[in-house]
Formats: sequence, C-alpha cells, structure tokens
Amino acid sequence: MPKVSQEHLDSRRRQILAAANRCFARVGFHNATMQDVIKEAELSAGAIYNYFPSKEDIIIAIADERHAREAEICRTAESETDPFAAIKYLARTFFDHLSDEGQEEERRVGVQLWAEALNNKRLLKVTREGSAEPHRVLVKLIEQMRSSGEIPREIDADAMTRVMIALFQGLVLQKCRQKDLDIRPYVQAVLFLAEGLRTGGQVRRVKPAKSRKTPGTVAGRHNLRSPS
Amino acid sequence: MPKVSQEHLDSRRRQILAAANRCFARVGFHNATMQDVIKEAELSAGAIYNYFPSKEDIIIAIADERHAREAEICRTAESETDPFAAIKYLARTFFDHLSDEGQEEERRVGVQLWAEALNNKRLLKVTREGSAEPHRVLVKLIEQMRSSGEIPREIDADAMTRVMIALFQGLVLQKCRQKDLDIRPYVQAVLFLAEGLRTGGQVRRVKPAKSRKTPGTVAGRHNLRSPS
Amino acid sequence: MPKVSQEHLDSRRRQILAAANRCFARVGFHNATMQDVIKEAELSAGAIYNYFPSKEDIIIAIADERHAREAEICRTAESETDPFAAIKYLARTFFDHLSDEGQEEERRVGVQLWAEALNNKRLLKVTREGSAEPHRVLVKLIEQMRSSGEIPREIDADAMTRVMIALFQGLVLQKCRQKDLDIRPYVQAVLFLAEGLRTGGQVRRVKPAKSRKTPGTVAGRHNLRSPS
Amino acid sequence: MPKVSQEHLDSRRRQILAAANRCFARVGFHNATMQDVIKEAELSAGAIYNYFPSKEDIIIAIADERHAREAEICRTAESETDPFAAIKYLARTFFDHLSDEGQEEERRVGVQLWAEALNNKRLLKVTREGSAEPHRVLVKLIEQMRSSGEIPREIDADAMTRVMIALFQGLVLQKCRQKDLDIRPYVQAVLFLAEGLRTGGQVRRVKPAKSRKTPGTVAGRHNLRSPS
DNA sequence: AATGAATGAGCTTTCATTCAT
DNA sequence: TATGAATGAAAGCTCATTCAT
Repeated sequence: MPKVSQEHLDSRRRQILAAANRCFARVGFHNATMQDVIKEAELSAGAIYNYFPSKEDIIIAIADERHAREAEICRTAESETDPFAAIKYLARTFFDHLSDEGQEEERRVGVQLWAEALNNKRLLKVTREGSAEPHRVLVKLIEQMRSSGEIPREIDADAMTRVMIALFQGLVLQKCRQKDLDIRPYVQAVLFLAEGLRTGGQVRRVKPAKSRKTPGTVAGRHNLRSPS
Repeated sequence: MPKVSQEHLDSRRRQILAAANRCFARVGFHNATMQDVIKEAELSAGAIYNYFPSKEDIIIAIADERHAREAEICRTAESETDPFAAIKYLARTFFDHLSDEGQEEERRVGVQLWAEALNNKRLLKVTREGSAEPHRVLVKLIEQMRSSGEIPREIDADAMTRVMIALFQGLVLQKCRQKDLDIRPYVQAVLFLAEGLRTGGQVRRVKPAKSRKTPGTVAGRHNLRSPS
Repeated sequence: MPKVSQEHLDSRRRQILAAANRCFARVGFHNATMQDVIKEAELSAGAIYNYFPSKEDIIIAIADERHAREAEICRTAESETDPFAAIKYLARTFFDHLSDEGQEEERRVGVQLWAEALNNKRLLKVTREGSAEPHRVLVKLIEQMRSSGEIPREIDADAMTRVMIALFQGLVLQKCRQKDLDIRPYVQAVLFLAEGLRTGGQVRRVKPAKSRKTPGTVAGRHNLRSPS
Repeated sequence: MPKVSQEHLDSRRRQILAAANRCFARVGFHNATMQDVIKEAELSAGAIYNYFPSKEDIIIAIADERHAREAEICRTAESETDPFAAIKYLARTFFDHLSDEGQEEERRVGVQLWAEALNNKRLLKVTREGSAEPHRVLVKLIEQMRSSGEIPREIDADAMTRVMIALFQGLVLQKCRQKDLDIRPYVQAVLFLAEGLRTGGQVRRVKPAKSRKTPGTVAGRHNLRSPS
C-alpha cells in the first residue's frame, strides 16, 4: 500500500535515472556498479530495486527517456511553418546539444547505448522504436522539400535521412573523444554540404558530364549508377 | 632460441585475436568472457595469457590491428595519382566494407571500441593515435582539392575531414543496427552531397544571398558567419 | 542508520577472524583458500569481503589483534608493583600460553606471521609497530632492575630484551614442531638462566679472569670485549 | 642415457638450488613462482624438472642442504678437545652467521622453512631429522659439562639445549626483521647468561632463599618446583 | 517504502607441471 | 638433455540482486 504521492515516486525515479546517467557517463555501463549508482543516488540498494527490477531496466529507462526527449523535439519541429524551418530547428537543436558542455554526459551515454544495443535485444528494440519517430519526421520533411523543388527530386528521402543522422552520430562520437573540440567549423562544413544539396539539382544539370563520370566509379562497384 | 618459429607465434597471436574478435562481435567486450575467447580460440587459458597479459590488452591489440589496416589503406590512397582519385579510393573501400557481409564482425567490434574508448584511457590513446593518420591523409587530400579549385576555397579541410569521418561512422552504426540495410541508396545520397560540394564554390557565388540567410541562423547561434 | 547493531558487525568481524585463524593455523596462509575461510566462517564470499577488502587484510587484522592482546598484557605487567613482579607476570603469561593446548592455533599462526612479514611490507610494518610496546616495556623493566641493583649494571637493557624475546620466539617454534613437548623443563632451564643473571654481577666480580677469557674469544670475533 | 658427467649434474643441481634460494629469500616460497626460479637459474622449465620433480622437492632439497651444513658444523664441534670449546665453536659459528650480511638469504629462507614445515608433512619430517644431530651434539656437550661440574647438575641437558636453540632461532628472526641490527650487544647479553649458568650452581647454594622464592611462583603455575 | 548485510555464481588471471620437438 | 609453448585446475575477488528488518 503506497503511502507516498505519485510525485514522490516520479521524483525518486528521476533521481535514480539521473544518478545512473552520471555513473554511466563517467565509467560506462559495465564499469559502473549498482553500488556506484546507489551511492550517487544517495539511496539504498533496496530502494532502487523498488523502482527498477534490474540494472538493465535502468539502462532501458535511460534510453526511453532520451527517445521521449527526441520525440518532443520532433514534435516541435513538425509544428514549424515549413519543412526547411523544421530542419533548421532540428539542426540548431542538434548543434546546440553538441556544443553544450552540460550535455557531455548525454553524449557519452549515447555512445554507450549504441554499443550496448548491439548486445542487448531489449535495448535494440527500444532503440529501433525510439529512432523511428525522428526518422519518420526527417523523411517527411525531406520529401516535402523534394516536392516543393527545394532539393532535387532524385534524392532518396530515406537515404538522405540516414545520411543526416549518420552525420549527427559521428559528430557526437568525435566530440566525446575530444571534449574541447570546437564544433563551429563543423557546422560550417555541414552548411556547405547542405547548400550544395539545395541547389544540387540545378548544378548537376549544368555540368552533368563531370559529375557523372567520377563518382560513378564508386557507385559502379556497388552496382549503382551515378545520380543524373 | 625459441622452440617454435616466429611465424607460429604470429599465427597463434592472430588466431587469438580472430577468436576474440568473433566473441566480442557476438556479445560485446563485457559479455564475452575469457572462457568464451579461450573456447573460440581452441586454446587453453594459459596459452592465451602467454600472448596477451590481459583481456584489456586483447582489446587494445584488436584496435591496433584495425588502425594498422586503416593506415595501409591510407598509404594506398596516397599513392593515387590525384587527390580526387584518392578520395574515391577511400570512399569505395569504405562502402565496400560497409556492404560486405563478411565484415559485419569488424563493424560491430568497431562500435564497441567507440564506447570502450570512452571508458579506457589506454584505448582512447590508441584510438587517437590510430585515427591520426587517416585524418591527416584526408586533410591533405581535401587541401589539395581546394588548391586546385576542385572544391571551394572556403572549405575548412579539417572540419570537412571530420564531417566525412562522421558520416562514415554513422553509417557503420546504422548498418550494425540493421544487418539487411541496403547501403546503395546511402552511396547515392553521399554522392549527391559530394557533387554539391565540388561545384559548391560556383553555386554559392551565384546565389549568395539565399544561401547566406537561412543557414546563417543556425550558424549564428554558434557565433558563426554563413559561408561566403 | 545501519540495519544491524555495531555489536553485530563486530561479532561478524570476530567470527571471520576466528575462522581465518583456524584455517591459517591448519594449513598456512597460502594453502588456506578463501573458500576454506568462507566455509569455516559459515558465511558467503561477499559477506566476508564486506568486512575485509582482501585476504591480505585478514592476515593483517589477525596480526593487529595479536598485538592488541600483547599490548594489553604489557599494560597489566606495567601496573605491577615492582619490575621483577612485572617480568614474572610476563613470563608466567608466556609460559601459560606455551603450555595451553588451546593456544596451539595462536602459536602456529604466530610462526606463519613471522615468515609472512618477511615478504609483505604492510605486515612487516604492522609487526614492527606491534612489537614496539612489548619491547619498550621489557626495556623499562630491565633498566629498573639494573638501577635497583637486582641485575648487573653492565647489562644492555635493549639487548637483554631482544634475547628474552628471542627465547620466547624460539620456544614457540619448537612447541609448534612438537605438539606434545613438555614445556616444564624449559621453564626450569630459563629460570636457571634468570637466576644466574640476577646474581651475575657479584659472581663475575668474584671470578673475573675465568669468565672473561673464554667467552672473550667469541666476543672478540665480534669486536666485543668480554663483560667486566 | 646420460651423456654428461656427474659433476655437470651436480653443478646444475647446485645452480638450481642457489637460484631457488635467492628467489625464496626475496619473496618467500609461495610468492616465488617456478618461472622466477627458472629465470634466476637461467635454465628452462624442462631442465629444472629434470633435476627436481616438483617445487616442493626443491624446498626440501634446500632444507636438506642446510641440515647437511649444520651436521658438518656439529662434526667439527665434536672434534674439539673439550665440551666448552665445542660450544664456544658452535656459538661463534652461529654469531658469525648472524652478523654476516652475505648470509641474509640463508636466514630469510630459514624463517620461511619454519613456517612451511608446519604445513608440510614431508618438510616437517626432514626438519625433525635434520635438527636431531645438532640437538644430540648439544645435549652431549652439556651433559659433559654437567659431569665435569662446569655447570650445575640440576640442569636438564635436553631442556637447556632447546633453550639455546630457541635463543638462536629468535635472534635469526629478529635479524631478519631488522637488517641493520647490530648483533654485538646480543652476544654480550648471551654471554652474561652463559656466565651466570656456568657459576650458577654455586651461586644458588649461596643464596638459596632468594632464588627459590620468586621464580617459584612462575614454576608453580606449571607444577614445577624452583631448581634447588 | 526504505535499509543494507548477505548471497553465490561467475569473473579474470595465475602457475606448477607436461611433453613434443 | 634441454627447450618453452601449452595445459587447466583453482585461486582471489566482484557485484547484481535479495530479503529480513
């Protein structure tokens, strides 16, 4: 018979997840012991096990929370007036996250989650489900831009979505490896790419021969034809 | 005067690393026990510890080997006639790796290494040192392309290098999460970006106002000016 | 606010040390496994490691306990009315210990500690510190007896202390080697030596030539002059 | 079919035992690995196991060698003209050993052997057999001195032998614990005791009351009567 | 609901010994 | 004889989890 309020329970839950996040960011899932988490949460073992049945469940809860936050961001993005503004919002949010020192823990835990999801069926499922929404939103936005001619029609929205996400992920990893990395030049470089993309359709029509020839070699090995 | 040849010793070493790679790819560094590795290598515990002083050292040796292979690829790339051909070679090699089912273990272990390096000083050092050479080569190639006017001069070679690597890393992660992912659309999408980049200098000069304004918002939050 | 009382914790600690003592006495520090100790203590591995961080720490705690008991005996001795009574008390306590079958474990562990202290810096330190108090007390008592003329002034209190302790130690060793050794003749022999010492000053003055000459040879090799 | 000379075999044996002695003195029997011994002997594992079937056998061989050396000393002592000279020779030999820095290893291994013999039946047997000869010789010498009136008839030769040996053992231990211990004051103190012993018979007859009373208390607890 | 002492399976690593060469 | 790579049982210790209080 629970004597405490739901707020108390929620607060405890958050307290535990925050403590676990700090521990996991610091030393990784496997090096962090439940004792570490218990001490960091300033609770007892029993208390924590009242909220989470296992360490694995804490990790999964952490992943869930992340996905919830990301879904919230996606929702905000979707409420933007036009797809380009939405993508801008997403990129800005991402780059802000990347350059925010206070988010270092988040980034580190993120990388841990990538690795862990490869070894943990439950977590992989959660990860897949959690990334579906951002994926869906990005695909939708890209398709809208394609439809409106802002970017070339030849672009495969799903593939471009994955490329964008890949880029984000890689930058997170690199920032983790080098805390003091200045991300501003990155942003510039990404903008360059984005620029090229937005005008790419026209450009490629202007100089089709050149662009077709050389990347075609790469694509060829993958049984692809150069975009044209 | 050793009783067995150096080749034998080297072969044993490779045998152990290969076995460890399989184990680590299958369940991750921390879920793989030394017993697993021992059984997979069809050796005894003692034999393995004659070659590697600890499990950690096996992981580091695996990282070292990867970096050696990557350095070899970089060397081949550098011997290409022109920078664009070199980059093509690197991209082709990467995408081949990405679509090769036989390399799944490599990719999975790669992701594990990212996470592990965040929690292991020794491995982080090895990782940093091992990624220096690919980084250096890419920067050199991009600068050569900048000099020859193949890509716009405004491009920061270091940043673009990191962006390219980020893209590669993210694609590895996504391929790990979804084994049957067809990477051909990815390649296409990347080629689109590359195309835009190669012609980007001209394009941006043609439509500077437009390109400056919108990404500028993002950049502004990072105290950046839009490329011009 | 611990869930169990401090007494409980102390009692567990004692329980573990007692079990370890039995194991160590039976087969020695190195032949006794932690499993042996665990089983003997009727506890689990984890429980024991809650009280002692390592096997080494158990050994050191055992040494510490011994020294505490010895210090307590020294304190009682010091409260005796005169130095001779104090030394009598110490000797009696020692010989009682020596002839008490129930103390066999203590003696055996004692010998193990001698050997172990030679290979273990921490234990050597503890041993040195723990033997300082008995040493100090014996020196003080002997000096008091010298001052009062009960024993010859020529006696070096420190050296005589070491000789007494040496004698005790050697008897412990011999008793360990031969459980059924009757220590009563020993006591007799020691008393003979003590008697000679107490009256030694006078005797040597009576027959100085004889006593000086022969032991002088031994002493001479050590650049010593015979006592006179 | 042995192709090498017996001298070679003996020399190898000595080489191994010397190496083992150094290792054991340095870190103790249990901390010294066979690898340590192998490396110290500059031999291979197989070679050593051709000479000794096990580590335990090396330890026992070391003990055997010690006892052989001690027996040799005893033989020399027995060839002395009179018992007092013999004892002097033994004492001198012992104190020389004690103050010889080059014998530190021997002393340290000696203490290790005391502890080990308590845990090893075979070694205990060897130790008992090996100490029988010195014991026998000392008993014989003391009895001769008793017979000739050099020391009081009341002395129990066996007990006094054990007391002497105990004293030697304790001094070895103390020297091990404190390498820089100056043993000359010890020698002095022992000489004092020896002096008292040699004249003890007479002295006690002179002052019987005093000597009888106080040690009697100690003796009483052991159901002994004071010597008289 | 909270405590924290206790559990025990399972981990990495060691090391005396063997044996094909 | 000598080599040293290989063996594998067993060591010390950890830590997620439980449950009496």
